[in-house]
Amino acid sequence: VEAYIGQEDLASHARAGRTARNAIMFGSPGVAYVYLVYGMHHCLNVVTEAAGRPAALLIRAVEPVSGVDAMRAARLDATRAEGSGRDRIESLPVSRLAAGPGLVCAAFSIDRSQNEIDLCNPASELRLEMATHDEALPVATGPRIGISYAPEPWLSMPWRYFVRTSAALSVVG
DNA sequence: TGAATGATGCACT
DNA sequence: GTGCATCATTCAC
Repeated sequence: VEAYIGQEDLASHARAGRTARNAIMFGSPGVAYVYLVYGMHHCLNVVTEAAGRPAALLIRAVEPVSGVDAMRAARLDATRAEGSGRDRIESLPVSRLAAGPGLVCAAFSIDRSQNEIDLCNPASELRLEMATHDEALPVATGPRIGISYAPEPWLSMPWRYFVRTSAALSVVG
């Protein structure tokens, strides 16, 4: 995940103030902020701060632990590739099924129709749930990915959090 | 109304 | 490591 915090964070969509696209970031926490990036990939964020302070957590990658077949089917459904492109997805290792922010949305069939959804409502089609079990994971931090347009200190802020040992990382930490 | 630009992913070298 | 697909959003006319 990557954290984007406040209008002062010059890597954040909220850097230029409130707009039609990022208005969700200024709203209530626990809500999904889904946007289209590079004209073709969707990215899922969770709004994290109290209303009025724009902040969100970008879900950059997911390590599948169940629902693998459904995720692979969703990846196939999302791609416009044909032939060998589809074969490649068919043979993709489980750890790579959602190893990128755009791939997370493809694997979970998330698009802007899930924007603004309440992730804390158990009745929501897309929601956050408590883990059934917990385990200690080696979490490391580093600079955020794909924000070369941002000036220092934002470019180097260690606001990317990742499980060091995971094979599902979008970019090797 | 138009031009620039991405919180990417994939093929190819 | 380089190049490209592809378009919503933003801001400048």
